[in-house]
Amino acid sequence: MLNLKFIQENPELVIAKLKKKNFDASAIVLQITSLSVKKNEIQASADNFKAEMNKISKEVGLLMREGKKEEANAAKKRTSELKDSIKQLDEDFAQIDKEVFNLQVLLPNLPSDLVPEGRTPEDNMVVRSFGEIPVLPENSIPHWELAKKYDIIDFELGVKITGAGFPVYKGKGARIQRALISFFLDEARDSGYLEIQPPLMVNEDSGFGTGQLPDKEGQMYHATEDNLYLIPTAEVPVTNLYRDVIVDVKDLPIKNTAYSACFRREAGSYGKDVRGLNRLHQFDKVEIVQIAHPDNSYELLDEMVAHVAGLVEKLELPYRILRLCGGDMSFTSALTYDFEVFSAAQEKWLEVSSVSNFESFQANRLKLRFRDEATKKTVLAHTLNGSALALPRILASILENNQTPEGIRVPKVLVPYCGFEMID
RNA sequence: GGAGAGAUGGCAGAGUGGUCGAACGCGGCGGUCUUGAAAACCGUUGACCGUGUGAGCGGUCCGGGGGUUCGAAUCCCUCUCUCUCCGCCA
Repeated sequence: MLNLKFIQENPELVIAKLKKKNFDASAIVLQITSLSVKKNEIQASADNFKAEMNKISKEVGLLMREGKKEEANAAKKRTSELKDSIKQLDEDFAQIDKEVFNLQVLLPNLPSDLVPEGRTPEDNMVVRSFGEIPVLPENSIPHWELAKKYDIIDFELGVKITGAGFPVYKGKGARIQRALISFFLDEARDSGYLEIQPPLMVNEDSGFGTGQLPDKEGQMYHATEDNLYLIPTAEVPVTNLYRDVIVDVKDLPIKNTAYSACFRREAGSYGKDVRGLNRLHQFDKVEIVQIAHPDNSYELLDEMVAHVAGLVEKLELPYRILRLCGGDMSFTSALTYDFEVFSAAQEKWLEVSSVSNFESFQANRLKLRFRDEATKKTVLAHTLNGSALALPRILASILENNQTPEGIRVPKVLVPYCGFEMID
């Protein structure tokens, strides 16, 4: 959520910047600024009436104590009129305040100046490519067939007990999942992240805090009986740890990591994109989250990108890093780098990580602040997060890229975690 | 699931209709003392909105919402949440 004062003071800038996200904000911004003027006028007169009311109440109290009942009753007479005015003004204020808020949440985050122009994924900017695209042996097959061949992932069994998009991992399939999780968490810890094990369900306030609610309500599984949501990513609980908190500036940056299962309804997805491990309703992911000082949040974003790059390189997977264009960015992000690994048998790039700086967009919803040492005022912190990493597509490309006639070779770095070198 | 208790500032915890935004304590910050630190002592210490160049001024907030009253942390209604005991149970 953009800061209201900022919108009021920089309406043209907001409109201009959101153009890059292909979002025409002019009507909303205009409404917000004109409603805000009205809102302030209402508050000014309501505050005046309230001040008068408070004064009278105090006087009545004093007169009563002195036993001057007549005078007290005379003073009371003025109040009923004031009360009505106050009530009316408070109602008007609440109404207009809500209108402003409802408009405010419609505005996406402003893209950073680094964000390239563009509308579609084709317009994303490749900022780095790494590794050779492997040449696969004859008769190589996509990961869903490999999974069946070596009996490590059973998609049909998942359909039976739950539904499509809920695979069952078996034997070495289950073990390599566990290995990847441990590997990612250890790497994060080595980079200074504190490991968190968060709840997998969150309440409405948390959903709002990180921006899933109200707009993306349909993408989360909702346990209506208790009004809780299954998390789509550990970003939600881990970032919400700091909701309504004024953190100590000395503690910044705060670096947390968490493994969690992630649940996504993926309403609207279809076709070859959902084949095998490409898109699931439940998957595993290790997330990294930072709470940062605005002065260095972009340096920290680069640091996070470097961390993720290190992971993919250690797994010996060819990858590229994209800087997302305005049209392909999420609602809440100011700058996003996507990581894609090459899936050799499918012959396509698969997104395995998304690393973003949200600047103060989430923090404004979360009321996550720190106190500026010079001015002594509270300032919104910056929040950042990234997948480090999401498992399914990583596993898909490991399976496909490392297939040999003898079986699937496990990346060296994972062998100590797995306890085996080949899936065969 | 049954019964009861409770929700107050960063924490702990008073306050049951009128100078209460809220005592005391802890913590934090500043100072005295000290070579330095600790201890001790003194002082200070909530958030948000509006307004003003600023000092300031005004307003709101004692879990959420509503009500009674000239006046509510305090009384009434309602919702939510937490804790304790019993039952069930990984």
